[in-house]
Amino acid sequence: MTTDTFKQAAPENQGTSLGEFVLGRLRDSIRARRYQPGQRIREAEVAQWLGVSRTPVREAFRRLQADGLLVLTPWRGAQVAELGRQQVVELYALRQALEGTAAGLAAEHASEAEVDLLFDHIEQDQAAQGEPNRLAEINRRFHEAVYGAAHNRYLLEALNGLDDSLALLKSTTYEVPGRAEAARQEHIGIAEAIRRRDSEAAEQAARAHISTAEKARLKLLFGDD
Amino acid sequence: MTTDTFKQAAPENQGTSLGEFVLGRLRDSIRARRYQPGQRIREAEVAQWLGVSRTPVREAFRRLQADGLLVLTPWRGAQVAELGRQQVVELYALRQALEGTAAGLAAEHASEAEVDLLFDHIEQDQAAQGEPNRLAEINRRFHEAVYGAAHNRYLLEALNGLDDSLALLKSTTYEVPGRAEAARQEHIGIAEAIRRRDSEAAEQAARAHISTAEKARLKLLFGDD
DNA sequence: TTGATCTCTATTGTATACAATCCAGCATTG
DNA sequence: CAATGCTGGATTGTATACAATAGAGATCAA
Repeated sequence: MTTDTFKQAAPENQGTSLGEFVLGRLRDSIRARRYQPGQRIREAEVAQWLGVSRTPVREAFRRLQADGLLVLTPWRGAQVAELGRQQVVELYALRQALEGTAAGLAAEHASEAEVDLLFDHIEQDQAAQGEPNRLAEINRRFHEAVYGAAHNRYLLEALNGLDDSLALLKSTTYEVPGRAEAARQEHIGIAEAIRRRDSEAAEQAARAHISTAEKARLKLLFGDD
Repeated sequence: MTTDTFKQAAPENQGTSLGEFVLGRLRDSIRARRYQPGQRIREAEVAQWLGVSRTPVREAFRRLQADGLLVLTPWRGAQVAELGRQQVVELYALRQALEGTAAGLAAEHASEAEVDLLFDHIEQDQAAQGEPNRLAEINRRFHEAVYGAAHNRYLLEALNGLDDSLALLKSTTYEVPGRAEAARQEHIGIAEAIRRRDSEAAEQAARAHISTAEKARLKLLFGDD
């Protein structure tokens, strides 16, 4: 069985290589917190788990390192990145700028369909009250819809990377009482500004949204007041 | 000669692996336009050039792909990324936002020494009038000094990645007559706003600076008016 | 001549063997 | 007993063999 694993192990081998496959599985696992921050990940262990050799695993490791999800120290291997308080603050500072920019650009460039999509997500959101994990997922979709509506591939990539990094943090801010409803209102504000094609207002609304999310997050993680 | 290349081929093997070494050399080569956009790069060719096996070369390729400098198509290998007009526009849009943010944060967080450094670079700039390539290099240093003064590692990383991507474009905007002097004035405006700790002004000055740079670039590349 | 198909070579994707390094645990010594 | 140096096993870094694929050129029929 030299290379039949090539085809067997990756059920959805849709046009991509094994390296891509491993990358996806690892990214998902980190997002789902199956691998926790700080935890060491051994190449051989992943290789055995996914039924491939170490080579594609190493490829995936390098790309996850580039995304900041893994910390690779020479001869010591990989561990899932850990975020300290300062890093969380810096991450949110950047995210505030990028989300603001995305919302502003979305107000300028979004198609009708893309605007409608935003409001669709807000409705789905209302239907999921009381389920933090589901809310977090829908929230992510809403934000991704904004990113897409901005029509800037580099901005999109940067924001997706940032979201991945934030997934390293334990739990979601939707566990804070009242945060879900507040977030919903803020989303509405952003979406309406985009529909009005009011770029300035959209940017400000998005920045404010991230700012309050940051406060909730810091309180949750470090007990800030 | 199984693995003695490990030590021979990489003269400055300072604590890093061969993969890192190859990554650096390739990045430099792309920046220096030794490899031109669109050009195909073969693994074996690089491996032979640097006296290593294909394995570390592949590692470097993956990371350059993550940075957007290389485009890897399965079974077809790597080519240096090419930027079309739309991509240049999107790149500058993001850069405007990030540079603005960096300048604003620098106004808040820069130390005295970091502010002095900015003005040092401006002086060096004056001494290099008439040498486009040298001016471009000093310009890069000035901007990196701003990035550093912002004290946000994610922002720093994002901006450095963006600069790498812009290095894919042929020639520098300093070849446009009068651009050098204009850029110098704009740099002074940014630096002074930072020294005054005027975050808002610094952000606006930086955004304006990138905006005029973009115009010069588009004119140079596509003959825009 | 032209068009399609086929083969064959060049190149990438993957697996694996081996070298280099780190680290935990133990022995040794003061 | 504490500190230090050594040793073996575990793990990563690198090289290389082999499989899979794409693309260019040749072959052949119309």
